[in-house]
Amino acid sequence: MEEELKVFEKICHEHGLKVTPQRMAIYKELINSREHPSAVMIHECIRKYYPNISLDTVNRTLITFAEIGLIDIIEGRGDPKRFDPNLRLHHHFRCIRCGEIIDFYSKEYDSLKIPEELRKKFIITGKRVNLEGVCDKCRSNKQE
Amino acid sequence: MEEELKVFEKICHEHGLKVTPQRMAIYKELINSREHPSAVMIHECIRKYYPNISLDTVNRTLITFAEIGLIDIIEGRGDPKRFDPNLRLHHHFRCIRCGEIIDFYSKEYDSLKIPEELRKKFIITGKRVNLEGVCDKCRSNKQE
DNA sequence: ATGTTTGCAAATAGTTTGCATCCAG
DNA sequence: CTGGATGCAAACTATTTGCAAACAT
Repeated sequence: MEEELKVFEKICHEHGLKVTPQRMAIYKELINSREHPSAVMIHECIRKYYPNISLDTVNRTLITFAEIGLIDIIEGRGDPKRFDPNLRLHHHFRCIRCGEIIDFYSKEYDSLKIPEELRKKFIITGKRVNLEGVCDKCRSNKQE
Repeated sequence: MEEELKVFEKICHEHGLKVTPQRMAIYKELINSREHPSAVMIHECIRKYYPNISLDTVNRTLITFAEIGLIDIIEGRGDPKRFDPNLRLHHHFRCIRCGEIIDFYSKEYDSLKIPEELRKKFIITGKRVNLEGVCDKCRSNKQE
């Protein structure tokens, strides 16, 4: 924990970010939580001992952390729902620039086994490999 | 296309859903689009030839379709963003009932190769296997 | 000192809900 | 006919933005 906070400060400095109490609190909350919390969840926890912190700050800080690669944004990135009528087992590549989602098929991916510990504990109804990166279009008309 | 619409009508009947022009239009739009559209995108397309259709109907219809398994909801399911401070390569299981996301590790999954066609075309920066289903807690206190 | 960060308030976007009307079966 | 489906309006939730005040460096 002490260790992780040192690393945290170092990374902030490397990116020219000030180490504020709010940022510390948010980062601590994140690494102490096993729940992949949302901004609202984090805000509510921190509020208990730091009643003045605003939700905006939590939101902005999380985005900043994600931009410098300190954390990941996962699952339902706040974007609108998107729908897929293709019920065949398939996989997705998502472009982090333009948001396009491209289907692909792979026998190797399809045949992945569900790990024993999970199969015993959960009912598994879906399986998909998600790749992300930059698509060919965004790669050519790169802005900077 | 004709074929798919027959299947569509059949599935609607099986689930006691009426086959309305709106539902037909929405389903057609979905299967003709390669873009994994959002509700707003679908609404805007249909509007061009069916100006009276409301966005609510599109939203409700898509949810209904997903409930009967006719389509999938993917990527950013409209839920709030969630954050993950764990930067080690790992994978997720997500409970479709309670929304909990559980990390797991798997050497087999980690070592998946990126398919040749994708590697040549895109820059791949992330890879993750997403499983979904029902977690142990939700399995025991099942509501119905 | 000074430029970044914060908190507040207001704006925006996506989604959901209540209700009266409409229409597929 | 009749119950489910639709359209409208309003509510709600998540997120973003502008700006003045506060604070880390």
